[in-house]
Amino acid sequence: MPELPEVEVTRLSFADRIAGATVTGVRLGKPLRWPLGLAPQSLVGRRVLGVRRRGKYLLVDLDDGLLLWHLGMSGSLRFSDDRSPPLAHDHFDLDTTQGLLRLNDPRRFGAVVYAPSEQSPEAVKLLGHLGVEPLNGGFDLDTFHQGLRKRTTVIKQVLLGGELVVGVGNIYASEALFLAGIRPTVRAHRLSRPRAEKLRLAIIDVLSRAVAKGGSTLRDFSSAEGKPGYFQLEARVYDRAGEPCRVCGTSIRRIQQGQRSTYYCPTCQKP
DNA sequence: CCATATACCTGGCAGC
DNA sequence: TGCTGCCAGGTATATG
Repeated sequence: MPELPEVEVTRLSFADRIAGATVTGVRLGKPLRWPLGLAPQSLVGRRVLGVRRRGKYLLVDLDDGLLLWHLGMSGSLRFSDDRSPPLAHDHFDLDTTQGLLRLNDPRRFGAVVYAPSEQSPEAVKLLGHLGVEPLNGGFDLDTFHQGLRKRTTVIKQVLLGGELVVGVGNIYASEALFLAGIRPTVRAHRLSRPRAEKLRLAIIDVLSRAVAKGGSTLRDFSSAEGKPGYFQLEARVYDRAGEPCRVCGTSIRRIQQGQRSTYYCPTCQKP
């Protein structure tokens, strides 16, 4: 589910409502990817200052430390006054004076990790290597192109890696490369500056539009208010293998890269 | 250091 | 129906 747009849509759907709340209880379900890192009950009484996003992580700032939330492949959050008993895949509850923040994650690749501060080893281990945010105005061509020139890996893998720019996952990597007219198999260091610029703009464009559409709901994503996204209806290539390209009519192709599916139009996207 | 493979886990779906 | 195999939005870690 969750690439940058889905994580940002999630954040926007509950950040204002939880800000200022006091933690009243914590419940853990089955183990997630990583342990919380402190005794759950020690969070009780702390105040929630706000919610930020870094790449695909949500940072819930507390008056003492912060919680890093990652949605993995199948996670979604809900924030509401509904305190019904947890369902089978509800694996983390943060109860507060202003609502219950509940993580549902069938595959359990997600995590909630406590860190004393953003500079602490716990936080740096997860966030330290991340590249620039694409939607903050700090995603500049010079740095991006310089980074591409240092990598011989295929461009699709560089985008997924998140060390140059964060937030682009499997859906939006295929979509951005289509918009930029670049084959996913091109080696990063071979991209000219003009093509790097087309790609930079395509990434910003596709991620922004996806946030505006509420993200992509392929099977079960929804915001913390329970609303689905609609960007999947605008996908140009993702999950469209064998269907005609919306621009030129050529059959969309699916290939494997790094054990993941990649989709592209062999006519619109040049080697 | 670099590039690629593996591991984690559950559920949905196509095909038989 | 029920079984099997494949596929799925991520990423730290192991391996070559």
